[in-house]
Amino acid sequence: MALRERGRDAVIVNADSAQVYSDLEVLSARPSAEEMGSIEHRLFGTWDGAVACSAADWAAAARETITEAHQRGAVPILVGGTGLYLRTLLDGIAPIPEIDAKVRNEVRALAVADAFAQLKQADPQRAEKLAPADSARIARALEVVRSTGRTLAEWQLERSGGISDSISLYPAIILPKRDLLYQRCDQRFAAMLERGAIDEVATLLARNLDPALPVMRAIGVAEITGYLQGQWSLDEAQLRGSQATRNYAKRQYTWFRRQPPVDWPRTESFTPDPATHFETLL
RNA sequence: GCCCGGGUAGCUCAGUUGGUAGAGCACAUGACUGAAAAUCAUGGUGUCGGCGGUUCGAUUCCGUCCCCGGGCA
Repeated sequence: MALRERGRDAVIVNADSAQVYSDLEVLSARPSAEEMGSIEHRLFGTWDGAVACSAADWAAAARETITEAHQRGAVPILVGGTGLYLRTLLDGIAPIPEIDAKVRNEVRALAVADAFAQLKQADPQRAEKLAPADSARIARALEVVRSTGRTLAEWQLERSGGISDSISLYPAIILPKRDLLYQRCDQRFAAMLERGAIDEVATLLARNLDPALPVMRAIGVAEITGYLQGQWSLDEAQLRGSQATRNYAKRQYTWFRRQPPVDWPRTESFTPDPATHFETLL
């Protein structure tokens, strides 16, 4: 559309950790075919829900997509709200090898308290920095020492794969007013229910995937599952889904307000004017 | 009208054998190095329904009134 008329092609590259899964079209608010129009979109619905996409997996794919776009003179536009994904792409990440599947399963089967106790032995330095209830980080730290024989801190002395030094970045962070943000969250989840989110979850459940997989943890899956299994009403599912969306939006807001460099421009507008931010690129 | 059960944080509730009260959720703020739409941290003054009484002291006991729910008429 407007982007096209300027002369250079744009490629929209997804940077959202839920929109990467093909199973989550409605529930991740993935753009529809009409919305995509003739603009090229990449990394939307690319992963099958049975496969977990890590920050490093996504960053590698994004790097490739961006390189390819540059080679043909197109302008890649990263869109999405997963801060860790963007950070990994731009700044790189510690080159930790793949974790042994057996180690991973064992670690994740532990109760947090046990995992924390074991981490104190295996990597006291990391344990010191973590809250005893921080299950995700405790499990990660533990599986890294166990599987690689080196601690997280040792690995993190090095970072690789970042592209920020080799590209020109024009960032724009959207930080809407809180009341408007929450209104949008409510509208968004209601719209998902109208557009087939219930069928989508029913189809997903029929796959019988591991409940720990990222697809299964997307906002709305648990809330709608409760409705489908008769645990609560549709109204209740909607309330819970709206609430979960708001909670997530706040976490995302805090990340983008605090984590990126201070010189990245912030705006309150939900729909920043492309001319302001991208005119020079296209 | 009578009987029973309730009225405590924005919501759902716990509790105080009388010394003015606490959980979960919400909300706010923050952290964030490989499943991040994940995971976690910090933050609790509220006429303890109103009014009176007893008491050194009442949210707690007594009386009375109001409101909600259920039952009986």
